[in-house]
Amino acid sequence: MARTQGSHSGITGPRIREAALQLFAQHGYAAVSMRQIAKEVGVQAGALYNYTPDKQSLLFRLMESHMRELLAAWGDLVVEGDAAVQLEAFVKFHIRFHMQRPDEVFIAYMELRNLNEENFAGIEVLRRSYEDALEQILKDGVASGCFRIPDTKIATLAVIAMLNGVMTWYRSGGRLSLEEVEGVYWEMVRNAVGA
Amino acid sequence: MARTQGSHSGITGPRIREAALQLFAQHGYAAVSMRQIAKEVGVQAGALYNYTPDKQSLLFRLMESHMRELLAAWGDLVVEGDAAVQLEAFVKFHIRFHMQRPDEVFIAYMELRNLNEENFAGIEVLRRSYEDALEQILKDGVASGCFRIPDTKIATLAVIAMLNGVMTWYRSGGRLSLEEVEGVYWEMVRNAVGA
DNA sequence: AAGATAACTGAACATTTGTTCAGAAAAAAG
DNA sequence: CTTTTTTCTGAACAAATGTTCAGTTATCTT
Repeated sequence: MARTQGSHSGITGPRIREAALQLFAQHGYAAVSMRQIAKEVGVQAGALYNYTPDKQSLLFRLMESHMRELLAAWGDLVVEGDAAVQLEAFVKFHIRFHMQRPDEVFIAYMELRNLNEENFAGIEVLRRSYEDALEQILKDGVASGCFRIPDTKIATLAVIAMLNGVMTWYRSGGRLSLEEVEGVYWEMVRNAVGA
Repeated sequence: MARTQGSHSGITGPRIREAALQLFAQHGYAAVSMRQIAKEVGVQAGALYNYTPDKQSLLFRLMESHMRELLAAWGDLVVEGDAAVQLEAFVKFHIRFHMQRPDEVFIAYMELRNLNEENFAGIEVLRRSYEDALEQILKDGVASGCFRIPDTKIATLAVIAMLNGVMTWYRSGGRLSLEEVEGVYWEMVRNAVGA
């Protein structure tokens, strides 16, 4: 037999990405085979190559689209107010956005070393762009006397690292609601930047 | 030919661990083959099995000894003073210790999912133990009115996540010295806990 | 209904994987 | 020097890897 009933490109493509996303996040890119992905989709391994030129591209596209969505979502969120208000918005946006996409986040931060040189450079540009958005807020806050920060570059990375920490332990349905988590982290960040 | 000149158990064992450490950190456990490790040591793949029962144990032992050294080093550091003094000591100890072992740290936080169930549980116990040490300081600080923290459990994880962030960007010989980095992070942590 | 196209199978490919083991050679012991 | 022990080689194993492709079938077009 060959083509199965109900097979369709418009549905198989997304399902492949979903399966790859989940499996990469759970076991790691290198530990997941194309056959495992295919099995999850309910298809033979060869069929995957109608949707991706190779395994590497599968990973890269997942990471790239995630980073682009992140930047686009933050870009859409126009915030009026001083640096403190903007920082609060950033903190809560970051936590909320990332908690809605645990698998994508995990991959974006763990599988960088499995990208080839060219793809790695592409993702780094996007990531840098996101970090710059936060650093600009911190710089504005320092300039306006709103924040007291010894080093905005370090503070940028420290804040993002701290916020990303939430992904390692938060399970929705846990002790705290998303709003409470946002609040707790915002308070810690606010203190950390001296606002 | 078989046994080569100058071959010795006392020297090959550590070299295998060093090679595995460096390669696992650079490319990831799943992406590194036993033959690559052997090549780095200058030996055939079969020889590795005189020193480890299998690849999994190689990873586990690296992680386990790192966690035990971490706990032992913190245990040896007796700190006299209130919660703020102890927290400062912890922050600076954590940064210094981890910066001296970038590869071990990377593996300990990235390769957990490549441990089998039993080994994973073993490492988790050790990690929890380290987190508890920090949380105890935070609890003491809250009890004595030294810190203002909404949730010591979250704060513990947030502080560790923030400190671990330094490993992702710091290169020795960079813009800041180790002492300066310690100082910057300590100030941010001090603010974050309201001290 | 007939033909064209798109989607998938199933087998095959060359490599690479972790691991085992008989045998060889160096080192240590006598 | 001779024997024993330790340490390693080199080949082999079955299984798994990413990828290709000729052929088969469902779906779409006319």
